[in-house]
Amino acid sequence: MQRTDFSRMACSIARTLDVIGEPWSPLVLRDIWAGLTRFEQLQADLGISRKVLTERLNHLVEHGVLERRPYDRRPRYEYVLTRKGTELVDLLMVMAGWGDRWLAGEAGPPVLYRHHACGEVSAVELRCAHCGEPMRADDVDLLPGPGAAA
Amino acid sequence: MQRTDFSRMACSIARTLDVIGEPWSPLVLRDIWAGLTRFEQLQADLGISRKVLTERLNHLVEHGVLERRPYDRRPRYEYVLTRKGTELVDLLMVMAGWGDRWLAGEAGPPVLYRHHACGEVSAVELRCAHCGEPMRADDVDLLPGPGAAA
DNA sequence: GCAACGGAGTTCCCTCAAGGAACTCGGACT
DNA sequence: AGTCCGAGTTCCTTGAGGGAACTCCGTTGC
Repeated sequence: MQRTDFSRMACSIARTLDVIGEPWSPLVLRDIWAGLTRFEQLQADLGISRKVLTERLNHLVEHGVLERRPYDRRPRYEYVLTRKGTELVDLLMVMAGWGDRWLAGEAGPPVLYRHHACGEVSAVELRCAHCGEPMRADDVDLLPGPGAAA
Repeated sequence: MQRTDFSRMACSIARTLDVIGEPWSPLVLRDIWAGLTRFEQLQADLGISRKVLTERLNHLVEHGVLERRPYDRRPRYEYVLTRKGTELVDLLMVMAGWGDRWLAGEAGPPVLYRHHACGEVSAVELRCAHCGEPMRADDVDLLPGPGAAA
């Protein structure tokens, strides 16, 4: 059965989780995106263990998602998003969108997103890169791709 | 692993992680989406510990992402995506898209997505729900929303 | 009627990672 | 020459994940 084949294959979801699937990693990226780029800022804002924060930052730098960059002649560093990392933040926006729709409750969303192009507070929507129509989970069929494992 | 409780943070990303942030959860959803809906199927495909699989399935059912439904007169159950769960799979498609772009390497993507509307193999793209233009991480400003903590 | 079967968990033990507090290091400022 | 501050590192405790064995319960075969 094809279905079984698909699911056994090497999987881009699993690979992505290898990069940001560990606890805290997405929140670290969120904070860096929001402008908290230094070790002490991240530790204070997240309340994460310093040990784990060190591990996460190293992991993200190793995977090319963050860049560690000195900002002083003293040994002081800040972490900035690479192109690869910025595209991961797209994923965070989709995550935030789902949380806003399903988990925000009475109070409403904690953060709003204003789109530069139109100046409006808005949300992301998933569309097909080919035809531009909405493209959601039930709008697609899965097919084995070239990188499918045997 | 996830020892710190993310659910009370005033952040839709953290709250979403509280639902699917634990290890394995996204892969469980992926498999169920792909049609592996039963305990034994999931366990065999993922190689996950039965104990952890039980925990994850219960957690996802509690959060309304999955529904546990009998499919036999014997005590046999399958897990199906709710509306809430299907919208989470949108997130998985974005995750897969990032993995395809940045991690697939020479071999190319392991899975392709054919869009029902146009019939083409394609990928998701993030657009503004308001103006329809692309909406990526660097195309937005963050503003405090009504649900922001004091 | 009784035994074997198979799916769906449950129990138990072991290991390893997260939490947390204290400690280190090194350049700069006074 | 002493202190400060950012950026980690070390060490101990605790609890979550891995894995194998065990249980439960309707059904089917004899």
